[in-house]
Order: sequence, then C-alpha cells, then structure tokens
Amino acid sequence: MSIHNKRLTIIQVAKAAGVSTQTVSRVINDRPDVAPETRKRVKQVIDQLGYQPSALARSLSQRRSYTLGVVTAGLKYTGPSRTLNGITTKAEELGYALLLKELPSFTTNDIQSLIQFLLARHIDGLLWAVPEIGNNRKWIEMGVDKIPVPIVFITMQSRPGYSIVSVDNHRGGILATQHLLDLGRQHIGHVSGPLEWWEARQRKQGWQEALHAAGRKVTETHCAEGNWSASSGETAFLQLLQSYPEMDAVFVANDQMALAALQIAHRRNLHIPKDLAVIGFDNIAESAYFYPSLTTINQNQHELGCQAVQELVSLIEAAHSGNQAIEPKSFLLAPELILRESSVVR
Amino acid sequence: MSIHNKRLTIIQVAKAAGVSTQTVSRVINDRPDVAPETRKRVKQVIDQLGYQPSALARSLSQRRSYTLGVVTAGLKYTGPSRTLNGITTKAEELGYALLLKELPSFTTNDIQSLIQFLLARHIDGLLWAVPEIGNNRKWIEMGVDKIPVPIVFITMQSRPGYSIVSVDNHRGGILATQHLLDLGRQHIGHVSGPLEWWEARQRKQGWQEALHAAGRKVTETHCAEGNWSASSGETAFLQLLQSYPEMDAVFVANDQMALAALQIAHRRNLHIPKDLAVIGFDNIAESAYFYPSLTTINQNQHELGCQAVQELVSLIEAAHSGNQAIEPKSFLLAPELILRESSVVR
DNA sequence: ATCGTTCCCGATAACGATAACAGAAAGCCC
DNA sequence: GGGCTTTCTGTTATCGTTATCGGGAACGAT
Repeated sequence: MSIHNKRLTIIQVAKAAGVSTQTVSRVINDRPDVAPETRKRVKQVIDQLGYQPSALARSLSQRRSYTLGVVTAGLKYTGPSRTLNGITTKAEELGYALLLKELPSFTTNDIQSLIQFLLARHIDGLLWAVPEIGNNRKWIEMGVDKIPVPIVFITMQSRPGYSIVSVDNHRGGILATQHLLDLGRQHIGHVSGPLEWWEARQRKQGWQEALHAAGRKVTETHCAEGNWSASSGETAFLQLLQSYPEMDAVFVANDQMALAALQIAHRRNLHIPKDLAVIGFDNIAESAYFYPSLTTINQNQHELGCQAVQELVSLIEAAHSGNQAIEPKSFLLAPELILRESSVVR
Repeated sequence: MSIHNKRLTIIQVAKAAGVSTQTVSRVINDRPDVAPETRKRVKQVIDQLGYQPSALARSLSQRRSYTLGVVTAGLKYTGPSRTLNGITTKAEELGYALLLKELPSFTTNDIQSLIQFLLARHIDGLLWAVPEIGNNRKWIEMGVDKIPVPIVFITMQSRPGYSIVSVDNHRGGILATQHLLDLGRQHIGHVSGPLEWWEARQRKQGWQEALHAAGRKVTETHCAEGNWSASSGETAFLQLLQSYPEMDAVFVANDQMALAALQIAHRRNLHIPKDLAVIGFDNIAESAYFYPSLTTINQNQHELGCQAVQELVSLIEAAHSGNQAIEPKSFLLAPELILRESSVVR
C-alpha cells in the first residue's frame, strides 16, 4: 500500500538480464534486431520480476499516448451513456485508453480550458460526444484549427471538413410519420424535443416533410414543444390535445415524453391505439413494457460510439503513418421502426 | 492540424523570458522565491506564447498524475451511469482527471491486466465502481496489497480494511416492506434481483426481516427471482402470482421489473393499488410517469459516485502529505421512500 | 585482403517537466 | 567590517522510456 514503493524500471530489468536498456526496450516492443536467445532471456527476467513498462514515460518519449480525450454531457440520461458504452468497447478493442470529461451542462461554452486540460495530457485525438444545441458549436469556428489532434464529433449538423457521426434523425422522423400515415391516420400531431437541439429539429422536420409529401397540411397548432423530460411531455401533450382536438395519432420525439402521453391517455380514458396511435423515439429498454407497449424508432447509440472511435483512430493512425492525412468523413446511422401495441390495433 | 506541430515547452518560455526553466516552473506552480517583477514578466511571456505545461511530463517528474482510474461495468444501464455522473462531477471539482475502463461484463474476472494497464499510466488511485456479484471480488484476496495506490470500492459487502461506499440496500428493503405493512397489506411478496448480486440479497433480506419483525411467515413461494430486466420481471411476477395467489402487495427489487408487473396487472385487470400494491426500487426518472405512477425507493447514485471520489482523494492526499495513512472507511448511504399511486389507494 | 552486408547491441540524447542543491546578492545585527 | 540570514536564481540530476546513431562481429563476394 505504501506510496514509496519504488517502481520497477527498465534499468533494473536491463541489469538483471545483463543487457542495455535499449535491448530490453526492443524486446518489450517486439522489434527485430535482438538475438533469439537474448530475447528469451530478457523475457524471462521480465516475467520473473513482474516488470510492466510505464505507459507514461513511453508516451513522453514516443510523443504518442494511445489515449483519447472523450467529452460528454448528461451521463445521467440513457442516450449519452449508451454512446459512452460503445466508445469504451471500441477503444478497448483498439487498445486506446480514455480520458473522460463530462460537461456540467449540455450548453457549456467554456471549452478552451477543457481542451487545454486534455491536450496537456497529450491525448492523441478528441471525441466530442456532446449533442449540438443552440450555439454550443460556436467554439469550432474560432480555433479548432489550433487543436493539434484529430477530432470526431458525435451528433451534430454536417459541416464540411469535419468528421461527424450521427443518427439520421431526419430519416427517423419520416419513418415514424410515414408509419402513422400508413395506418391510415388522418390527423398526425407531434410533440417535439426542445428545438434548440439539432436532433429535435431534424425529427420535427422529418414529420413535416412526410406530411407534406402525403399532401397534408401542417400548422403550428399540430405541434408542441417539450424538453425531453416526461414532465415536459405531459405539458406539451395536454397543450396539443387542446390545440389539435381532432388528432388521431401523435409522433412524440422521445420515449420518456411518450410515456407521459400514455399516462394522460389512461387518465382521460383515451384508448390507445384505437383513439390515438402513439409512436416514440429512442427505443429505451423500458418502452417494450409500457402499457400499451410503445411503438418507437430505434437508434443504435452504442454503434454511434463505436463508429466514432473507429473513425478517430483511423485519423490518428493515418496522421502517424506519415501518409497524407485522410479526408474527414461523415456518417449517418439509419434508425429503424419498432412496431408495438401503441400504434397497431389488433 | 498537423501532428508535427512542435509542442511549446518550458525551455522556450524560459528563453523568451530570459530566465532558467526552474524559475518558469516556480512561476507556473505558484511557488514563493520568485521576485514579483520576474514573476510578472514570466507570466506575461506565458500568456503571450499561450504556453501550457505538459501534465504528462509533470506526472513523470513529480511521481504524481492527479489521475484516478475508474473501473465500471454496464454503462448502458442507468445505475452505473448515474454513479459515473457523480464521479465525473466530484473529480472535476477536486481537479483530478479520470481514466475510464468498462468491463465487458459485470463478472469479468480477468482483473490483472486491467489493473496493470491503469498502473502503467501512473494513476494515483483506483475507483472500483463495479457491483459485487458472485465471486467477482475473488481477486481482492489474492493481491490487492500489491497494488501501490489507494482503492475505493463502490457497492460491495463490508470488508474490514477496505474503503467502501454503498447504498444501504438492506435498509431499503426494510423501508419498502414496512411501507406495505403500514398500509395494512397482509400478503407481501417479493420479486428479487439475481441473488448472485449482493444488492439483490440485501434487498431481499430487508424484506424478510421486516416481515419477521411484524410476525409474518415468509416462505420461498412468496418470492421469485428476476435478473433486473423487465422481461425477467414479467416471468418472475407471473410465477409469483401462481405460487402466492393471496398476495395483495409486492416489493419488486427494481423499477424495470416493477414496470413489467404493472403491465401484466393491466392485462389481467388487476387493479393497482386496490388489488395489489406495488413498490419498486431505484426511482428511475420514468417511474413517476408509469401508469399508475410507481411508489419506489430512491437511491442517490450520483451521491454514491461523489462520496467515493471524495474518499479516494482523501486517501491519496493523506498518503502524499506524509502523515500517517488514514484508516479506510466505509459509507452507507440512506435510501428513501418515494410515495406514489401504485401503493396508495386514494 | 578488402569491401560490403547483415545481424546484434550499446551509448547518448531526447521527451518535458520538477527535485535538490548550491550560490550570488542584499539586508541586518552587533 | 564580519558573520548571519533572507531572498532570489541557476545548475545538475532525475522521472522511465524510446529515437538515433554508431560500431563490432560474422559472413560472403570480389
């Protein structure tokens, strides 16, 4: 337990094996130019002493840390943490460590010191896993170019020259609305997320476009805005019931708000899906056990994290291999419709 | 964007300011023994060049990284991620960085290489935020003492000599059951979590003890085991309805499984809470919007993370300040009863 | 015999900071 | 003025590794 346990270093291994530290280093890193016999002997000594090279010293000397900086926000919500789950999985697989920072809020704009903090620790790349909201991307225009490592963004509007991984929320909005149209519903309302959020706008736009494409009129009274929370969903849904009384189907922008809608429907003896079809978004684990079970749009947030790490590491390795830097790419993951009882009349 | 941007070092600052690197170092670290004028000049140069000291180099030379290793598992579930949320918050506050590792499963037992990985990066302390399950603590007995940094465990059985932070699940089980007793219920069943889990056992034991204390008989037919998932809750609850038909109240070991119970009750036209009172555990965000809203036991997992970091940092600082090492402490956080419709007949 | 290669291995200098020590200048006291 | 402390600063060694270079031995080719 003592802090003063001297760390076992390469020097002691070298002495014990009767070679130079350089030779030990070559053995550790599996490099050629070591006689088979010497290699074996050194390996034995390493095993025997239980020597573990210092990744820290190595980072300094190699100018490469095999560490990614991950910036996230709202870990207490399921979305960000499912993404983080994907990130840890892929990083483990590729042999990278993660330095984690969580913003105090989604819209924190004091980014400078945070990035300095990560750069001071010599991260090889930066993963910006915070959704785009309002102008919380302002900092990009003023000075990303000063950041000396590759960056991948998760969940933001496409911008030329940046690597971005997102779920196709717009497509998700269309999928949801089209499903309600296919059911023959005539009056399809929408409870949106906070429209400051890019994702919320995309979903709403999908709803609008699908309706337009079907020749339906869309007015602001067909729509109400929540803030993702169930409680806000309650308020927004009540408002919508008033402003759009003929509504016979509703696309709710996330499952939590949809849950609140279900609760109100129960209290008002509105039968779901007969009187009102409901579709959510996210496919949280609980939604299959709502009553009635919730039709929703699944977004694979785990995969989101995986792909982002994969892309970031590609950028890093390319830059290091000395080949000309590869172009930033954007990825849009396809969401999928999950059919359940809240939309299908049996 | 280029990787080959040479990093700005203390040497360049020293040259520009016309002093030695040592003096610059003293200014950076706010140490005395620098003339006010010199200090000012050096600070100016630092600002002007935008110099940022390398935390990596500093870690090496100070033998201290201000970095904590965090090992977690199951980030896709709300519990672990809410705890992680607390961890990031407190670590930020105390100025420590976090190196994050997620186990591929809760019961991964290949711990050796994981810990080596973290130690190679010179963490100052280790936060083991994985719940105790089966014998996934076996590794402690064989070699924690070889780990040269302080460790704090989150959610495990009390063991003398270790620092542990947990929610008092046993107390929670009692609270829940006592509430049902207070309501005058006669036949109180229990859907437990997987009994491999320490937490599940504690909750169940609380249920048993509260019933015993009230002079009730408890048999194995009054209880069924799930695995925390809603789907397992469905199975377990159905089984319990059969084996304990006179049941008029049920304590379900987490909210997801309770949700499944609510769904089945609806399908069978069992009225909740009139026919059956239901209480969950966890107080997930959605539970207030279940239908009916769910009475549950709140556990403050955010606080769990905060306290664990606080304790770990205390241990680290104590060890570094050279005072005699402080004793490991255990913390039990009190859960609280959240009253909602699923138990209270209006 | 000379020259190149290939195969091993070690010495030295980075990487970017701080620790530990040492020394110069200034002030104070008697 | 001599000795002492205080204040400030620089020099050197160190943290634990790898990059770079260079050199000796062994071998075959000319």
